[in-house]
Amino acid sequence: MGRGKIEIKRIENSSNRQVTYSKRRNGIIKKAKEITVLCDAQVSLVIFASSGKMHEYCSPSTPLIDILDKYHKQSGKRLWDAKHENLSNEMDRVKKENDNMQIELRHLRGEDITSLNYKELMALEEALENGLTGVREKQSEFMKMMRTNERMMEEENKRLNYELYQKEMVAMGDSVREMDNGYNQRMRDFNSQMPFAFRVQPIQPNLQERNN
Amino acid sequence: MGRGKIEIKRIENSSNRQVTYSKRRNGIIKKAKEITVLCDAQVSLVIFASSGKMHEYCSPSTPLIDILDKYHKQSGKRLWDAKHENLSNEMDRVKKENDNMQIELRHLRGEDITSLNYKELMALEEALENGLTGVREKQSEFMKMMRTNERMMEEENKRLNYELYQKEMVAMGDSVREMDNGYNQRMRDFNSQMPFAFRVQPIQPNLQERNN
DNA sequence: AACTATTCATAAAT
DNA sequence: TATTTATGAATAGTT
Repeated sequence: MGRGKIEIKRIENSSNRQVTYSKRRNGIIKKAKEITVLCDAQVSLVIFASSGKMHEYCSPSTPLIDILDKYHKQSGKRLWDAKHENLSNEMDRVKKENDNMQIELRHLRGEDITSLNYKELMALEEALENGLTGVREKQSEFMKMMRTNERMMEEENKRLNYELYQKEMVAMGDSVREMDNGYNQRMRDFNSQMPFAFRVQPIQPNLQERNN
Repeated sequence: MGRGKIEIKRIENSSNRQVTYSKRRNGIIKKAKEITVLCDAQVSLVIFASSGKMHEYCSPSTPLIDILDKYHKQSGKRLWDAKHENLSNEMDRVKKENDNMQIELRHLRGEDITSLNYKELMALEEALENGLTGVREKQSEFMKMMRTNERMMEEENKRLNYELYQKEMVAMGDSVREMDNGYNQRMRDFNSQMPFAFRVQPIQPNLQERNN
């Protein structure tokens, strides 16, 4: 196409080369646009002149990055650095792990267990029972600790009251009967501030009934 | 160019579109090669057909990654920085989710519950109990199904045995007493092949003891 | 940059 | 799907 056939080899005349470059570059970009429209294709075209000047075409409503992403996936060639690649792999791994945990959690909540076979159900039951055992052991530890603490506080309280009783005896010379009343009053105030559960013996009825 | 002028708009006929696509794609790639040689240019061309199939051309001895690097520098567009950042954020999010699930799972298994307060322990207990309830419901469904199935098989068996009994009676004219022995022997064989749990009534003792 | 003779690309037919 | 062919498009060389 042109006034004569040309050989496809580097055009040595620099200005001719420059002219041909801009003509052909426009031609290619036009063709790229056309194939995009005619054939529903996605095109990414980047051209650098020998001068270093850049021209690009990218099919509309498809950012270059998306095209390169697809390129990346299909060609298997690593366009971006290893860092990205690692991150991407890690992402896949973590997401998979996530899914598995999600499923496990749902099963432990008794959801989505229709698909499980009997053996799996039994395993699940055992896991739940173990968990429950652990939790209840912890709870009973809690209770023991609290009861111990309560007893200690009670004794400390008695001791303090006694000290106070003695101090008041010495300081004011009041009657023994009146101090005793004061002690009882203080004990009543103290107990009324304790939550019910921490004062009464059978705290977790379930613990006793179910664990035997 | 061709047997007639065409309008530049999507070719609706799918097979025409496919043919045009491959012709024009070859055309563009040829042009790209030519401009590369003639004008000393660097070209990166990636084309995706609507089918998703990819073709590419990249000027020789200049990897796509280099071209994109130059593109990156010249256009100022950060092609994969944003992508990387997104991925990184997503990663953090997913990892956090992962950690939370891991903790929840460990708690449900009765591990690492030392740090929980009493209220959390109670909630955990409830979750485990709910899960257990669900699992046991499912198990009892299983049992019902199996028992039904067993009953059906038993009856079918009886029926088959009876048929056999009758057939043998007619065919051989043997004594009734001998046939009866044969029937009993067959039933014993049948039962001995069934797993214990599927034959005996109180299959899951836990189910009865704990759910009331 | 515009023109134009010529080659090239390709739409339609086979 | 590949080849052929008539025709429009692209462009090399010219102005």
